Amino acid sequence: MLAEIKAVARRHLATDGANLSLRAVARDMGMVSSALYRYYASRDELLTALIVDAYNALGDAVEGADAAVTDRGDVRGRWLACCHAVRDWALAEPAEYALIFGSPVPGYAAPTETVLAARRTPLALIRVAMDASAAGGRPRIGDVPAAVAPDLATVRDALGVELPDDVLLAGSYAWIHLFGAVSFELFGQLNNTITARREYFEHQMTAVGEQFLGV
Amino acid sequence: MLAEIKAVARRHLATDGANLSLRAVARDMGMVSSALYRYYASRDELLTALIVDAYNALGDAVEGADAAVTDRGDVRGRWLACCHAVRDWALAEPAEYALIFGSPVPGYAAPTETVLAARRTPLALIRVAMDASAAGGRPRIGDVPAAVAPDLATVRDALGVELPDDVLLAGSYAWIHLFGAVSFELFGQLNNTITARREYFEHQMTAVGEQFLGV
DNA sequence: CAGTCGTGAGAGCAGTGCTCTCGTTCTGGA
DNA sequence: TCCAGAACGAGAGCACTGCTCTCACGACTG
Repeated sequence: MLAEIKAVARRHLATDGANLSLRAVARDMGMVSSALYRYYASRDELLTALIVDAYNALGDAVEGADAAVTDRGDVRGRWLACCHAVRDWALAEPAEYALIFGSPVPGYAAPTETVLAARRTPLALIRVAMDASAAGGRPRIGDVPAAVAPDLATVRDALGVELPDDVLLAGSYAWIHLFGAVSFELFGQLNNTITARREYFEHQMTAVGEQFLGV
Repeated sequence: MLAEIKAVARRHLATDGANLSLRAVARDMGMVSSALYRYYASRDELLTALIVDAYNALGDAVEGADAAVTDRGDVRGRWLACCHAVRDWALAEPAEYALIFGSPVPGYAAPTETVLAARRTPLALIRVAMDASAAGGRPRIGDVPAAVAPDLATVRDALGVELPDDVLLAGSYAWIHLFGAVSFELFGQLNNTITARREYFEHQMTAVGEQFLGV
């Protein structure tokens, strides 16, 4: 039942965007809106469930794309595969992408249950960065600022990974650029300018991989 | 009158986020909601006015920050000044930033009147990239993909600037990374990880400037 | 057979964007 | 000075929203 509600809600999300209407979902299920409150205490709770699902779907896509690269030593290929996985998923499910990476809904605070799912994608990228580093690739960033070093230690602990400061820092930069590139395209900032979007994206992420991952 | 409505709307935007209520704005002005329709035909029209203002405010901030650098040959300093101008403005007016760079409102198509104002900030950055290129800085990106070259020609014509393909392309990458970094921070993706945000941002944009602008 | 529990329907509240009508007020020209 | 027309704001109303509350129905259990 929970799954059916989510499925219908996802369909509405895809067509109507972020302003999801509980009543419309209920109508589609041949029910009355109040009946939905048996299953989700509020609209926010439904949105949270959709957000967790979205994070996991993206995580699945990225992890799967990375794992599908048979030559594990081809770090550049793995990085690009992850990038395309993010972009392809975002293009396929733009509303769900906007839900997790778009402007936050005012008054909505992400519950802690989302953070675990949210970490999967950056974690997958960090693993690629680690392998790149282990293979001798060095990120081309300057010295790690002293003020940032403690933050990096916190992140390293939270992620439970073991890697140098500069690799971690540069990996976060790569993740940010990837997120920026996909958002830029998806949110319409590329309209009327770039048409060869896949080539544009791939070339861009290649350059990013070279600098921030050293691949 | 139009200005007063916008001012009140901006105040509401800052507190309540993107879901701007015409009725609340009217209430604040001691009027009834229908009276607002004398001045703006719809909520979307008001939002469009706010969006244009936001683009121009950001453009003012960035152009001003660039112009404030007295040593015009200090291209790296100008680049960082522009970056900080974008971030500072975004942190000061998060709702307006989200309005123009966040997930697009479903069913809202940006009118053509917005594109002119929207171009000011990337144009200011491109000017910095041009000066960097003229001073001998070369972006570290690979060969420009053939499929993207025609798009770059279009952009060059639209912007009315004269600069090599790789400089223009790398400049767009720098702009995207800047947008991504600011959005990432503003949309809460940095929460519970990075606390030294200004240092993190400056180091990051320094690395981006080195690679994509050659400064 | 009685009682409990899950389920859905319905009414209702406060809020939204938007349209329409109606009375008032201000202003420009004869 | 007068008056038509424009500008303006109020109010009612429509269809919609999230959410709460009460009530009735059916199934399962002791």
